[in-house]
Amino acid sequence: MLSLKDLSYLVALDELGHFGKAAQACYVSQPTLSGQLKKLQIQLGVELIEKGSKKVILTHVGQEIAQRAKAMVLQANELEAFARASKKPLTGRLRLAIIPSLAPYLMAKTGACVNALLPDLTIELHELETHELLRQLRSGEIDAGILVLPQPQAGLRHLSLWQEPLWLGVGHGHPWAQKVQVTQSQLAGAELILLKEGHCLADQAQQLCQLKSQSQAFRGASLETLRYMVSAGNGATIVPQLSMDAWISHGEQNITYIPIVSPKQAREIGFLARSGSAYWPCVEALHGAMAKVLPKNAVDTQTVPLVI
Amino acid sequence: MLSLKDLSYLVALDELGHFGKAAQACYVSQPTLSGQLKKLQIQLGVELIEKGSKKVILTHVGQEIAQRAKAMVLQANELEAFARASKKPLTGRLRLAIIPSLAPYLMAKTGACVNALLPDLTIELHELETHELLRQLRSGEIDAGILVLPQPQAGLRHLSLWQEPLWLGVGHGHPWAQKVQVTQSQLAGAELILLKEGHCLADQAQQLCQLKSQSQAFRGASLETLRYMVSAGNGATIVPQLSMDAWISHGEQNITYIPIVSPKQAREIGFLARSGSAYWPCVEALHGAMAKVLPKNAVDTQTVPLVI
DNA sequence: TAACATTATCGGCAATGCCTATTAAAAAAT
DNA sequence: ATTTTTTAATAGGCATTGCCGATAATGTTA
Repeated sequence: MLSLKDLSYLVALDELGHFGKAAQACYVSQPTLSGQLKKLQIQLGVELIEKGSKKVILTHVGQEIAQRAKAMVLQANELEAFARASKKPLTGRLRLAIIPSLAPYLMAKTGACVNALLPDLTIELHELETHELLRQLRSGEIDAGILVLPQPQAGLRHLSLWQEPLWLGVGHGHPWAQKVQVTQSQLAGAELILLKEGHCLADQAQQLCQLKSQSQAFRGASLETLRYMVSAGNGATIVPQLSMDAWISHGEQNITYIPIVSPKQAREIGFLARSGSAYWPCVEALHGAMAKVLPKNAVDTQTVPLVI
Repeated sequence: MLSLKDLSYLVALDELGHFGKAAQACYVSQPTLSGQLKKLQIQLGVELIEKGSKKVILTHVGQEIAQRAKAMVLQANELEAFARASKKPLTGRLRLAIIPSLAPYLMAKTGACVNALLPDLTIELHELETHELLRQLRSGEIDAGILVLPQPQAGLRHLSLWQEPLWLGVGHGHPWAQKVQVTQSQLAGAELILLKEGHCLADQAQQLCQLKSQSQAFRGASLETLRYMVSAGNGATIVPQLSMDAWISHGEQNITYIPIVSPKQAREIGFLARSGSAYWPCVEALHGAMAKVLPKNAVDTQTVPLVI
């Protein structure tokens, strides 16, 4: 019968492309790894490693098998994690990623409550943009993510947390500074300072204003950058509510926040984890803890469908 | 690291509920199985087997783990099958299930062609109703199925084969025996002889005629039964085209076939297999071979959406 | 309690996985 | 072209593991 260990050797070799390094990554000697892979090839009756070529490359079949093997190794790890977790629920180390436009503000707001309710859960926090977050989630590098929920996808499970309203933040010198509200149609073509491409908030804002990416001259690396730019002059940007709250409570005086109406704008924040993740109970507990602290806004908010 | 072998022991014990039988199924001695399971429990640090109870029952955690283990063992088998298949494509033993209202007629029509085009593929044919077919497909007892395609589902891959037209078959004594066509609205509430519940054709026919299951007095076990009942008197039933063709060419004289129009009625026949199945190339080849022989009917056929 | 069925334990054997040391081969550098 | 260096394959030996049969312990049933 196949051995998971051998399969993991193949996965390592596929990823590192080097017998020695693969062996090191698997904590075995190079001859061991070589030998076991040879055994695996005989078991399967197939050439897995391209021979004759200069570099270590898997054959076509080998790559397909490595891919399947990777999935199996991941499942094995999750099975072990599940067993561990079942001994002491809501403990352990949760590798959690949050998108940058949310991370600092969300943690500031909910961190204390989470720690109080889940004292035995260590959260290893990562800040990742949506695309990389999804990749790492699927490959098992992280256990869960908090992000603007994308379309449901096979193998991933989600849990909606909050419809976060979006505001228009303008500097005091901006022509709209006195406005009480703006409609979506008024926003069309407006000149906004946005985050760099890759941030889902930038995508959503662009979509909202029907802008092409080309038309944007200034791109901030973080919401805090946008804050300084808007605060300093006559710029405008789209601000999610949590960051707005944070700025206000930190004494930001130079930005006016204008509600966007017709329709109200919001983004759907939620959790995402692998379907089989052992940490799902933790995710649910986190969800409960965070929901306690987040404002419960009116339900009539309409989200702009966001395709990622 | 976990061993697939040990996991398979757990799966066997879960399914057979008996150490001796499980050991036998795994081709090892009972002490071996006992010992390895004990080792597994220590590895995972969890009680897997309910102790103190009379019967062998897995703990709650044990069942969850057995379920995950089963999925992994299945994947291991498919990985091996894939390796085997990659050596000699389009060979081996394909365990194929076909729904009863299709099986005999489809095989009669396409069997020869399939054997000619895929001489090295042994097809192990099963006749299963939709529900059981799906279960066996998911659990790995069969590799592929030909059926009326249900909604797409995670983990399964499909390949549409044919829109099979549905006809109304009536006995010569039936009031409609002289009709040239019937519309769907005329069928509403009509008294039909149908297959037993569980057959998807019966479901579709019921839906088509807006009947409740209660209202049906006679239920045939197979299409051939329906044939005799209709042929003998003044009954009527819904007949898929392939069986109609077969009956005609076998000299059935006492049934009139009336087209159903507004809209035309058909059912979507197709292949279904696990997403990761090593036999997918075989399925594609089968599809090609069968499509050659099946009539290419007009594309304007509208299928009745069928939820299973 | 006796008879039976089922699971756990023991001792020993064979196979496996692993290591270090070494050799062979391929790349890179001179 | 030759040497040096890097990298993979092979060889020999040790420790562990998985396996078996025999047997003991346990639980079930009559």
